[in-house]
Amino acid sequence: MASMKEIAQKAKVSQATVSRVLSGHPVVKPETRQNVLYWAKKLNYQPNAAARSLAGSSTNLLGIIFPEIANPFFSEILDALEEAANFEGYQILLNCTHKSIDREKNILNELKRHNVDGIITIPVSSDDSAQYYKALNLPVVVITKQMEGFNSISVSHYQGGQKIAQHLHSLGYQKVGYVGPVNQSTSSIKFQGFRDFIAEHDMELSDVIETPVPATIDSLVMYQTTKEYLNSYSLRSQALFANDDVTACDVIRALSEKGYSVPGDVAVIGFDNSLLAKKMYPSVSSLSQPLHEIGQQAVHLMLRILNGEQTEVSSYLLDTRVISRDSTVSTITA
Amino acid sequence: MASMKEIAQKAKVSQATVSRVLSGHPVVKPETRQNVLYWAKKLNYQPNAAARSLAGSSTNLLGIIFPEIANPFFSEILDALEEAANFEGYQILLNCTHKSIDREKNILNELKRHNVDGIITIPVSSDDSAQYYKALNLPVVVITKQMEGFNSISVSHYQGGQKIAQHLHSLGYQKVGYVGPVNQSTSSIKFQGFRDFIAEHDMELSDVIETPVPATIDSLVMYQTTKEYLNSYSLRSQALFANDDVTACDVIRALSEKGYSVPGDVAVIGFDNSLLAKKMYPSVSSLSQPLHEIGQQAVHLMLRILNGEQTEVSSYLLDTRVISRDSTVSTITA
DNA sequence: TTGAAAGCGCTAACAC
DNA sequence: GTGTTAGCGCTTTCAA
Repeated sequence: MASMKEIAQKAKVSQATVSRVLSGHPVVKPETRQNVLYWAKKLNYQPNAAARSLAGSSTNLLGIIFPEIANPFFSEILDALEEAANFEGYQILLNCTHKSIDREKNILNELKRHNVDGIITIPVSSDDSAQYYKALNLPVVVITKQMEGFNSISVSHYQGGQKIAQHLHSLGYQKVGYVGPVNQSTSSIKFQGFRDFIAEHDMELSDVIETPVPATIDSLVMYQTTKEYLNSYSLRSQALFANDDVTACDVIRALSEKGYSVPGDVAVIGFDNSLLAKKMYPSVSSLSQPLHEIGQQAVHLMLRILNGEQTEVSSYLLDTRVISRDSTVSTITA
Repeated sequence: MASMKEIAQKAKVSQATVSRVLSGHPVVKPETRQNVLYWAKKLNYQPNAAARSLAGSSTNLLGIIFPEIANPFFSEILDALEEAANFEGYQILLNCTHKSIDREKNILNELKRHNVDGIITIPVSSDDSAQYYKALNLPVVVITKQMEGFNSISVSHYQGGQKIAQHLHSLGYQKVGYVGPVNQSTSSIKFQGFRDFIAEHDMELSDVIETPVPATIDSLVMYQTTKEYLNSYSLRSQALFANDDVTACDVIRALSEKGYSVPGDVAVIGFDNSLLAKKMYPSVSSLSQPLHEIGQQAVHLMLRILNGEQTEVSSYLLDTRVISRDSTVSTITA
C-alpha cells in the first residue's frame, strides 16, 4: 500500500507536507497541495489506521455492544447505527454480550485495546454494568434503556405501557392482561405504566402471565408459558399486552391453538414495532419505538461528545406511538 | 493504559523481555516469565492493537460485508459470525453495502486502511464485485453465494429449488407456482431447480409472479406485485414457492386478503428458514439454510486460510432440508 | 537468557 | 510554506 513516504518522493516534497495536505492543514501552497493530491489519488493512497492511531489521533472506531443480534428489534437498530456511523466516517466494532456480564467485561477490554473513540451500548445490567463502563473512561452512549450517570437515547417505557393501556381502553376493552417478565428492568416499567393507567380508568387487570426473560430469540418459553396458563386457567381478558413483539407472536400462536381468534375473542398488542409485527398475518399492533432514529441519534450524540459540543450527561427520550393493526382492530373481511 | 514499558520497569527487565513473555516466546527463564506475568495481570495490561498492527503483526480484525442487516436471514448469520469470531479472538468490522457496488468499493478501501486480516462477505454482484476483491490481495470468504475464483460457504440453491418442488410433489400438489425475481443470480438458480424438478415429474408450472428485487426489508413490492397478480389473473396453482421467507409472508398476506386460505386453498413455502418462517402463525414451511453453520464455517475457513492450512480455493456447499410447517400441511384444528 | 536498537506510518512541535 | 525531528507501543533482529 502506498504510504505518505512514497507520495512525498513522487511529489518531491517532505512527508510532513504530505501529511499537512491530506489532513487539510491550511498553510500549504495551492500548487504544492494540488501536486500532492494528484499523487495521492494516483497511488490510491489509504491512510494506515494503525499508524494514525499510534501517532495520537483518533481511530474513527466505534465499539458497539448488543445483547443479541438475531432479534429484529436489535438488528433494525444496528442497521441504522451502521449507516449513520459509516456516513460519518466511522467503522463499527460489533460485539455481543449474550446477556453475560463476564462477556461484557471482556468486550470492554477488547475495545480498549483497539482504542475505540467511543462506545454505543445496550448494557447487560443497568445496575451492575455501570462500574465497568465508568472505569474505561471513554465516551459512552447507552441506548434503548437508561443507565445512571450515562448519556442515553431511549423511549419512556413507562409512558409506553400507558399508551398501550390507553389504546386498548379507547377500543373499548375493559378487562385486560399482561404477558412478560414482571421483575426485569424495562419490562417491569412498561408493566407499571400499563397498570397505573388501568387503575386510573375503568379497567381491570384480569390476567398476568409471568414469563422468564428468554435467553435467545429462539426460545419457546413465552409460547410455552402462555400455553400452560391457558391450559390451567380460563382467560378472563379481552385484550393482552405482550411485553414485546416476539412475545406477541408467541401469544397469538398459543391463543390460536387454544381456539381463540385474534382479535375476535382476544386482542393482542406488542411492543417495539419491529419487523415481526409488520410481517405477521394478521399483523400485530404494537408500540412503535423509532428504531432507526435511536441508531442515528446515538451516533450523532456520540459525535457531539467527541467534538466536545456536549459535555454534560443527559438522557434523551424519543417519542413512541401506538401502531394499530389487525391484532387489536380487525380489518380482515371474513 | 499500562504499556509494556511500565511492566518492564516494575518487573525490572527490558521491554523486549516483556514482549517475549506476552507473545509466548519460549526462551524466557521461568521465574522472569512469572514475574512479568504477575505485573501484566496486576496492571491489567491490554496490548495496544494499533502498535501491534504497525509493528507488523496481525490485527485480529475481520471485515464483514453484508448487503443489509435488518433482514432476519442476514442477522442470524451475523449473529453466528460474531460469536465464532470473538471466540477465536477476532473483532468484527461491520459494513453494509445496501446493494450498491460503489459503497462496496468504499468499504473495501476502509477495510484496507484498518489492515483487516481477512474479509467475509456477501458481495453485491458475483460478476462485477470480483475484481475489487481480487485487487485487495487479502483472504476473502464469500458466503451464501458463490463467486468465481473465491472461497465460499453456501448452499446449493439449485438443489434447494428442487427440494421445494419435491416437497410439494410429495404432498400431492400438482399445479404449482413461483413468486420472486426470475433473473437475479441466486433467485434464478432456485427457480431453475424448481422448474427442472417440475418438468421431470407430473407437475405443472401454473403461475409465475415475477417481482423486482426488493431494495430493503421494508419494501412492500412483493406484497403489491402479488396482490396485483391476484387482481388480474385467477390463480391456478395449488401451491406457491416464494423466493424467500419475507416474500412468503407477503404472499400469505396477499392471498389471505383475497380470500384464499393457506394452506387450505393454496399452500405456500418459503426459502431460508429464518425467524419469520418460525414465528408466523400459521408457521411457514421453508427450505432450511443452516444459517448458524454458515457463519461458523466462514470464520473457521478464514482461520485455516490465515494459518496457511488452506491454500487452494474451494466452494463448500452445506446441506439444506425442507422444514414442513403449517403453510403447506395444516396441523391447525379449526 | 536478556538487552539495545531499529523501524512500522503517521502526527505535531519546532525550526528555518 | 516547508523541512526536520521526535515519538506513539509494539515486534523483531542482532549482540552480548
